[in-house]
Amino acid sequence: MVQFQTIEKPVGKGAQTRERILDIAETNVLQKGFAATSLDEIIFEAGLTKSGFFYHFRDKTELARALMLRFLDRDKALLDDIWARAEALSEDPLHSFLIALKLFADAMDDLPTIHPGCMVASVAYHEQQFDQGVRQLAREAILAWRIRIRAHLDRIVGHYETPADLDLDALADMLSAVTDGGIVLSKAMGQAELLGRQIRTMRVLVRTAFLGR
Amino acid sequence: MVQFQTIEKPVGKGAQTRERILDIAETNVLQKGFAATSLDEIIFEAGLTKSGFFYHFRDKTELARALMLRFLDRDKALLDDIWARAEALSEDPLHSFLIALKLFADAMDDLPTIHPGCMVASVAYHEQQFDQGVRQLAREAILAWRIRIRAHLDRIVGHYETPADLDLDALADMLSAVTDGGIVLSKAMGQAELLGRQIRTMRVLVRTAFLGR
DNA sequence: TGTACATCAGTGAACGCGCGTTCACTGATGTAC
DNA sequence: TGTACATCAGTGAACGCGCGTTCACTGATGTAC
Repeated sequence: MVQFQTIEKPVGKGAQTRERILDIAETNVLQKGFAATSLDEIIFEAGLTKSGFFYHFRDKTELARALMLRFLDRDKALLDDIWARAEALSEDPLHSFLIALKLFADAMDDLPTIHPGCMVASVAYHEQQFDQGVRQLAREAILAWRIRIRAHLDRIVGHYETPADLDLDALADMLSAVTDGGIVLSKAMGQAELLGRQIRTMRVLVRTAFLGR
Repeated sequence: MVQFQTIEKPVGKGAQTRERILDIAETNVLQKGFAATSLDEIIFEAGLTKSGFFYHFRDKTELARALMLRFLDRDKALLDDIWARAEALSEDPLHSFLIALKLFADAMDDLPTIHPGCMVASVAYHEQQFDQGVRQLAREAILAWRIRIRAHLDRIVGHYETPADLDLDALADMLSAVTDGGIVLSKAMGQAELLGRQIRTMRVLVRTAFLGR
């Protein structure tokens, strides 16, 4: 549910402008929602004219779709990166999972400002402003996390004693939930560190669930 | 972070209309955000004219303030109710806490539809659309939960062995985070039960943190 | 190498619609004497 | 009990501004022959 990673920068003048528009739009949408973000602001910040914007995007809806697609790419890249590093650091499934949670928490801390927010949460809170396709993309982002983490949890359960009433799919979803909720917490309180602390606390709870105190 | 409880209905024609406006506005704001909710829609649904609305609220900002104030009242009433019932059912601080989490999860399940969302999360995602006062109210809602739950956790820590690296303030905040995140999950996936499952999963994790498997 | 044409990446002006807000007015109910 | 006035809970019409969108046009770069 996070999107701050920089994938390779596009080349070509048009592609660069398009990316600049998306950067500005993302910041604004995460801060104030899609409806409250006017094209005028985006255009002004991008140093364009209105019709320059419409050269790159046929209408505001296409901007939303592009925003969500880009988010999904970055989200997946972050997930891949953290999980690869975690698996490299330990062969034990529980320990590599705990390492992944730590890496993820650290990544959240390293952001210079308060985490700008999550596109999925933003879409969830503005459902009917987006078309069917964008909402479907948000669902895919959540499912991608669930599937990957659930697979990891299954390996842990094979090696460690597990509380009988632990709902593994819900636990897999919990990283999304704690992240989105932690972002809300950080934004509302104006304290950037709250997000990382939420993820670390979840890590402690997961550890004790499988290892005991 | 929840606001579905019905406090006593106000009497008097004006107060009733005002409350009807707030009900409609709340539904709309939680569904699509404050900026995307037009006064025209609210007015139409309420069966009023535009100037009828402005008789009750000087401007749109005052509507936001009133929405948030009402939310805080209901939120506090729910918290009071659940905690009172939980404390009545067990004298042990850990068990009454686990009961409170269960009651809370059940309350979320009992909602006829997907939980409409949380005013605090909505404000967090639309910061600069609200004035200083409304953002302060959102902060107070989070603090109220933190303080109450933290006090309860302190009593548990006095009676039970506790993981040394458990961050108690973060754990207290976690109920807010998991609730807000669970709402996002439920809304995005279109599955009402995900919210309750998140809270129940948190309950299992808290139990194992203090009791072991 | 020069010319013709196509595509790229925009500009500038105009559009109509919906939004939040204002203002003068009104009919029903409540209160004082 | 009747009258005068005040307050409550609105109505109806008009306002100006900003928004997303369209359209005809343009100068720079790329490509074919």
